[in-house]
Amino acid sequence: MSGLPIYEVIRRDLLSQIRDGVLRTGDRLPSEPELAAQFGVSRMTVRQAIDQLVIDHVVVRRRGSGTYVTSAPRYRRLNRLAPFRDEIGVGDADVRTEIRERRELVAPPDVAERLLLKEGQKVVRLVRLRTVDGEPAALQESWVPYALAPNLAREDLVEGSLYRTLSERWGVAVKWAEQQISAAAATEEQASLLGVPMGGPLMTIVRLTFSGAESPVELAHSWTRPEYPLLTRLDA
Amino acid sequence: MSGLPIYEVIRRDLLSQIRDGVLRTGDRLPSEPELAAQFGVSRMTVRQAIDQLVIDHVVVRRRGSGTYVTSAPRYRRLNRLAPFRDEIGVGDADVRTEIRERRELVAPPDVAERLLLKEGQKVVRLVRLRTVDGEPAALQESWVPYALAPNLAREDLVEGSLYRTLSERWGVAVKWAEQQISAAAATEEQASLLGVPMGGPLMTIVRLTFSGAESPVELAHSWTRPEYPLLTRLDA
DNA sequence: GAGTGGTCTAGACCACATG
DNA sequence: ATGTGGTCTAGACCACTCA
Repeated sequence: MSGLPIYEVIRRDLLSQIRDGVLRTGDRLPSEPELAAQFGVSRMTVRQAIDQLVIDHVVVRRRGSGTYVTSAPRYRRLNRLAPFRDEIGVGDADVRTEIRERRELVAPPDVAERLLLKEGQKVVRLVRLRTVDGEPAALQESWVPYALAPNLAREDLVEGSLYRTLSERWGVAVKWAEQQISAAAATEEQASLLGVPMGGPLMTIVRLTFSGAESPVELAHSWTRPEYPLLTRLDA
Repeated sequence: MSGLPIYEVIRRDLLSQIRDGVLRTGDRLPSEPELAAQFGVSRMTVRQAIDQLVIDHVVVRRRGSGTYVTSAPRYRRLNRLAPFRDEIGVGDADVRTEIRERRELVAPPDVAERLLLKEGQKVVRLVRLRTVDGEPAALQESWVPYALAPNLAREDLVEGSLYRTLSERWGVAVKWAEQQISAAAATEEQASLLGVPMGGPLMTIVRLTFSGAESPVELAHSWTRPEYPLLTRLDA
């Protein structure tokens, strides 16, 4: 059963009403006092639920008017860690993962440093090629501390997802990440794997993922074809 | 004076204490009841102030322990609209703006569409080259509806900043933006302006900036040298 | 066990948008 | 004029951390 705070229950209820089409784009939510009455809670608790939806841009508040369901679902899942399928924004296309390499090795110095490992400690290196409808879309190289997921190099991934695997097999939940986004020219190997001309432009991301406040879980480099831009939303 | 809500005053006070080094990285803030007493407000109001600092990753809360100043100032200003200097993350380097073009014209169809303009309506096109310590770093092409800022093509920008100019001259405050980030090969013109090889990789951003909920203020394309990566932070 | 943040209540007054 | 969200109060109990 629950254990969930009430505002979280309310948040999920509202979210599922939106996802299920009970509340549609542009619709006004019931007013805060109204929701408070419906759920039998105080208005501050309702506000707490709505606060979360506002942070995720699912709804917007308009003072004096009401709270409305946001128009653009494509901007909802951004600035958040998300499964590759959502990140690349291809909707219901056929997304597959092809593992090109998976092995244990002693961490190279630069990798060890960013993962806060000591010299000589091992890591698992994982290289995945992601395809969309059969066409290569992105290449991902991940480094995970061996101590965190000892059998990672010998086990299959849960649905191609490293984060799901870490969570379900080793109870390591990813909490946040920092990213550096840039561009680079495709190397010969990248070009052939991704089906782009050698020297052609690729989006690059270097990501360091954390579980707790200070413990890195994964260092990842990725190269993505430029026709899959990253969508972001910025607030003032 | 003010008109500012109390929690905003408290937020700014705490922020300036952190910026000024009164509260340093890793320090614990006074407890919420303590702050409430200091500022003579209720605890919920203090929490509202701290909520904002948490969203911006300036502090973290630890249940049962306290609220602490975050370690990494470099991840604070992200996922937010920020001046070019902050966005490119060069600290106190010498950032300059060179205007390469500034003129009024009838909006091209694709620009008109994204700015929600009718056929035949005018826009101001602004092309800026940004340099860091004298070296070219980024090229920015902006399209602004003529009706929004009639004299933009004939007036100087406030410190090279389009957003500051729009705000100070025409009272148009930028509220949020959506971005598409990708990569592209430098054209011959871009290559010569940015000092990179023709065909070399550049980070590209297409940004649509809004003032109110539905009114676009600017469509911008930018090309940035890859040695200035974009920093982002993602939450789970 | 004392202190912290997490949650929640049942009110209140205000500024603002809309009919 | 009415209803909306924005702000704020003065409490309360809880789960958790840490000495």
